[in-house]
Amino acid sequence: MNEQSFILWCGKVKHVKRNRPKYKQIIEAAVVVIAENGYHQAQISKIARQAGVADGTIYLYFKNKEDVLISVFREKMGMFVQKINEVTAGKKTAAEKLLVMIQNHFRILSEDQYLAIVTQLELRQSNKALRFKINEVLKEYLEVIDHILVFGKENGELAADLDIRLARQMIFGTMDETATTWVLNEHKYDLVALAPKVHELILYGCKLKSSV
Amino acid sequence: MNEQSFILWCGKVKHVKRNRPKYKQIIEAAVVVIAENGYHQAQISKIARQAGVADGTIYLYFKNKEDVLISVFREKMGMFVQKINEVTAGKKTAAEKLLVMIQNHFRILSEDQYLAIVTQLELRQSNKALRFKINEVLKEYLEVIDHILVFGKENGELAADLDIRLARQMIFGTMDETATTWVLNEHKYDLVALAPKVHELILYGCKLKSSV
Amino acid sequence: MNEQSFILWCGKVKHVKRNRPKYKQIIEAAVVVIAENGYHQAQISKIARQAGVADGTIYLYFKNKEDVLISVFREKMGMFVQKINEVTAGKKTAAEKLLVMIQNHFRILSEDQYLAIVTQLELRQSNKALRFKINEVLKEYLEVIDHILVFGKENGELAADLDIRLARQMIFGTMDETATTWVLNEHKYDLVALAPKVHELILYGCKLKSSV
Amino acid sequence: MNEQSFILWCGKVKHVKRNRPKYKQIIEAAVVVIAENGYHQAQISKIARQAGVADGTIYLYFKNKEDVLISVFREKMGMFVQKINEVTAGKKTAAEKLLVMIQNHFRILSEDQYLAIVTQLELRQSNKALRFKINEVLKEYLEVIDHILVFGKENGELAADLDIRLARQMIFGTMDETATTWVLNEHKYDLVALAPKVHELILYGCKLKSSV
DNA sequence: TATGAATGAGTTTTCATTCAT
DNA sequence: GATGAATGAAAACTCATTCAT
Repeated sequence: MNEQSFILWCGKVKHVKRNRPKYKQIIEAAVVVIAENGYHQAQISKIARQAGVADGTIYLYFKNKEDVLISVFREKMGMFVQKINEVTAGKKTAAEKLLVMIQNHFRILSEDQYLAIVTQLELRQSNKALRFKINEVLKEYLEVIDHILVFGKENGELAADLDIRLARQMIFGTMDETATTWVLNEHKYDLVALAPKVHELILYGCKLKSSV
Repeated sequence: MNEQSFILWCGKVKHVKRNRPKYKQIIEAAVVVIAENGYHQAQISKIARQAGVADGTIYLYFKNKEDVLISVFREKMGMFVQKINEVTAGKKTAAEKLLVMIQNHFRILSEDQYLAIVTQLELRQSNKALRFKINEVLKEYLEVIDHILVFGKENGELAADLDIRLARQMIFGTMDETATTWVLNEHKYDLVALAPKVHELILYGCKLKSSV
Repeated sequence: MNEQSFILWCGKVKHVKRNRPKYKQIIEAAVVVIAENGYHQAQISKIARQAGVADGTIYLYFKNKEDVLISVFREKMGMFVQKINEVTAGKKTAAEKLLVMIQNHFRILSEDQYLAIVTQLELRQSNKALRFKINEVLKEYLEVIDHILVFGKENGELAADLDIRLARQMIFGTMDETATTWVLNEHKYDLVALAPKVHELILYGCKLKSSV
Repeated sequence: MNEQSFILWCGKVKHVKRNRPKYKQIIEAAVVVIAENGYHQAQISKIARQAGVADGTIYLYFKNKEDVLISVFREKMGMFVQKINEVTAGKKTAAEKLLVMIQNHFRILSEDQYLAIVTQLELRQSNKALRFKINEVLKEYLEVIDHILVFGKENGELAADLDIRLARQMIFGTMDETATTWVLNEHKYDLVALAPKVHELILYGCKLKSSV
């Protein structure tokens, strides 16, 4: 087997594995186990039992435990990015795009509270190496925000001197902190209902009156 | 000894350990070890060696390993809160208070890069129990922000309809995300220099032009 | 599967570990290690090495170290009770039953000197919790003695006013003290040969002459 | 200093130490701490605190922890032997001597329930080396029993063919087992009241009727 | 493919003892 | 004599991963 066909073969195998039923079965089991037991109590044996497979079977679909956890994040975050891309594409202004982004970000977490616990609390307990890989996945999301901001600047909607990176950090930081606080408060209030006010804060800040 | 002096005496005993030189020595050693090795590789034996004491000595000053880690956070965050309180007290407007808060938040992290790594990355890998305790310490800081926002609303500087909790989440989320990104970028740029722009973002948001 | 077969199946699962070869292998290794090194020097790693398995394997068969030690006692004492029940059943009088009981008690210890050291000396160094559980196992043995005494009283062989509990304490206390002294004397003499005299002491005491 | 005067000096020091108030203070503290916390939880620091001295002070009076524990046993058992010797000396027959011995053995334990717990349960958890030394102290007591039995044989009161060693094992084993059972039953009944029946069992055994 | 029994490395914490004051 | 702060050795248990079936 030459190098190229090896790569093709790997790619094929990888692709095939991700579409086989047990792959998704294990991913979903991992989300449940992590949400119910916490990151540090999510042993491979528990995930296997939840997925209804043997421990060893997990190693037919994933390289190791870290690979399972990254895959959980990749699959779920992929869904996030896809959804956000979809809903923002349908809007004409940056302001509208940002609003539906915030709304949908909050809605996805509200609708899958296991996912909310896993992304906002549990996966952050992972070690530096894992979190580095998680950050790479996150970049795709951050780029979606960047695109909206550039779009807003280009059409004159947003300030020409807006620092894209800092603005993106404010937007993501605010959404993330808001979501985390909501999870820590055990989902006691309606997260989606906060979207308009968060949107306003992002667009106008704390509205220093003298500046108007 | 009357009752009052007895209580005073007890209070003194309670705090005497925290004032003995080895207490601070161990705290500082823990910061270095965690920053250099990562949270999960910060064994008690490494901290003891770094502090120049025997393993057992740590247990004369701390109940257990978790107590060491919480104390690291409590001591350092206490310093944060004290410093921020000091510098904001000297300012007359909420806008000025927020600016010096952001500047000093960033400055403390810039001046102790070990501390920056520990608070922005490593301590977040702790388990739920430890993070719960860390959150309690964090509350003090969040209250400082709340006080500034209330002050700004009361003197008419900030919008009367400003949602304090959300605004605080935006402010803390933005500073935190900005600091974390800076640490992940290995301190490649000047964090303190970003303070004015972060301040502007917080006060005026992304400055949607149509709103002006 | 109906309810009954489910229960049978569960029962089987429950006991299946005890019947697998490694279970007995570990029990026997524990007896050897405790006898040769003493209770406090019987580390799990030594027992594993003696049994020819990995440390972790012990935890597939036993909940923890205490479980290993209790199981050693349960398995060995079970053998005791079964043997004593067997040999006493074949005898017609209480006197004969007591004699074969004493003989077999001493014989079992004589034939497995590791077991003798473990039961007479080492397991008594265990902590209160473990000794409480050991006592529960011991109760079965004490009940065998009680049955013989009741049998003897009912057929008129033994004094009608005999206090069963005290008599049982005398019998067990005497056998136990005799066996312990023999172990402390490093098995220098023939323990089984003492059985007739112990039997006589139990039946007639020190034979105060004036009482005849 | 020559060898002899060194020995004399040591002897003197030893003697002097045993009579100094802190020596007894530490012994009594050890009994309390062992009874209340159990053998394995009786740390030197707890004994020191109970005795009202510093940890280091214990090492001025005792060689090491084992020495403290042996001394506890020696002092208390010495009291036992002295008392038993006293009360048996006043009796004319072996039967009477045995009765008062049993009565006083049980009485001493009844009157100091801490001591009962320590001698019947806790000190038996000690390791082989310590128990070997405890056995040496015990020998004095066993010799008292032997003397009574020899006395009884010599004056024709007891059977001429009585095996002294076995009889002593029966007597001590019976008393010990009875006392231990009583402690395990949490002193629910009157131990001293059992003395006459224990005495009877020892003298006449289970009274096999056919033998009369 | 799938299984699951077996492996074995790695770390916190306790506490008897010492010794400078 | 008395103190008590400091020492440092020692062991149970977990769980990701493998591999014979």
